Amino acid sequence: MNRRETTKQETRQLILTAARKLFEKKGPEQCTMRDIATEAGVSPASVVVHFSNKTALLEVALYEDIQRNISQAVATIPQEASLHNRFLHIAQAMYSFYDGNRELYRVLIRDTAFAPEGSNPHLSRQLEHYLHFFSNLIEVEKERGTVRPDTDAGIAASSLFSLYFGVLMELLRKPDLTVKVALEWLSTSINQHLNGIQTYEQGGKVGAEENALSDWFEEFFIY
Amino acid sequence: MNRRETTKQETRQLILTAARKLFEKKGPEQCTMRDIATEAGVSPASVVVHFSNKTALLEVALYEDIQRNISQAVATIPQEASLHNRFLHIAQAMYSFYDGNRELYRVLIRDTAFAPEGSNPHLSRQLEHYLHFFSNLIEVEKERGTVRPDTDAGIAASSLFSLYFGVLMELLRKPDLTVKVALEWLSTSINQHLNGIQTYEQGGKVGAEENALSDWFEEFFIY
DNA sequence: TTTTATTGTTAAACGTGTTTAGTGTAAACG
DNA sequence: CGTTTACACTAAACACGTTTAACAATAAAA
Repeated sequence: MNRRETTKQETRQLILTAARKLFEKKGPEQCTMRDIATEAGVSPASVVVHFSNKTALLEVALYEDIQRNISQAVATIPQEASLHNRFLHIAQAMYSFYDGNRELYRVLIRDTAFAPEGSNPHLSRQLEHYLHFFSNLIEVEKERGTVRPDTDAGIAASSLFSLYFGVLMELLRKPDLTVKVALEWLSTSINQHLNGIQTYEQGGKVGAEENALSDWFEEFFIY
Repeated sequence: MNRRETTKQETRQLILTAARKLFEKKGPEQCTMRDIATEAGVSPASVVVHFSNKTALLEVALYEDIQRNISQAVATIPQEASLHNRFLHIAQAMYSFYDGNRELYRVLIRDTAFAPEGSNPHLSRQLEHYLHFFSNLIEVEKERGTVRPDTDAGIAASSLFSLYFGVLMELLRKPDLTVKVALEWLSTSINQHLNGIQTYEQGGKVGAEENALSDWFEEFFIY
């Protein structure tokens, strides 16, 4: 590596270290780019050269910690547990993690989850990776016979994530909501998705509607 | 009403009209407070006096249109249709509505959905109202016997909303995703939630786990 | 009517994310 | 080794949301 390249990576690290410190200490909205630049001993413009904007800096500064947390949670999944408990194991780890600095992760997720496709390469890749992972979990259960074979595992994984994400939003928005209450909420929600809420009386109807919009509904798209 | 009060309401309307026009035309991020102030014929400071910040202005400028759209969708729910199709009817109306200006509503929902509790009074109230409405729909189905009596209708309504919201996020983030594909996705997702994805072999197990974290899981909270 | 208080409005300024137009130095080249 | 090129870095400026301090006009009080 060049001398130029090495010093470049050094200042990059200086900025990242300063950013992590100040983001966590003062919160991402209270801490300015100038603060970070000063703490890192570089010019504000330099921060923008290395990380194209504040949100990108926030993402890069935090995604490794998040990654580490998910990995550890996945590594400690109780293998013999039910699908429900395995999902909740991950959720518990993540909610507790975010609970350590709700304001920080509220801003990160806000600026990240609604950014147009293509920004947030790091977090997007993580999400995609773990959706795959959950999808595989479900596929395995299909083979084991505990999940119905006609289930679209990809959509099931996305759905479970949506339920997780919905409760996470509440957690990050409402200071009074505890992690425990959030998890109880999510637990019920996941159980509903795994077992359904409708009665089985209709018999064959279950699964018939799945994967196809009703005729009545198709009308909307014929124009 | 005072003369002071009337002129105040007049300028408020001037600002709102200007804001609606420019937000829709140039997009909420491209159009500046100064633009809106100029269009309305007032000073930028005046805009902030009437609407405490840009996001609040965006919310007030748009919530009535949204409200109108939901109301109309709810009013045209096919009464005899299944729970699934009734939900999808609403979703279809809302997705199509947002599809008319994705950028606009992407920014609105981003700045609104993740704001701390208390901001966004208008949209929060709407959401709460319709969650109640859906909750009631489910309660009625419980009485009819198509939904299991042990179902927590409030959580079911929230869950269905989370599924709706998850797909909406994708729609607003990804320009290439069509409303039709989004609705097909949501349709499958909702079907999963209504009917479950697990097999029924476990029999009594269904519902046993519901509303209670497993013993294994309780351990986390004993410290 | 005169005086005082209230308040809708604003010009000017501020804070902060980002851009621009260099500047100097390390690498590449002859 | 001297010259040219590439580029990491920066000072200064810009853009825009928001705040401040003051003004002018109306309402309330005397």
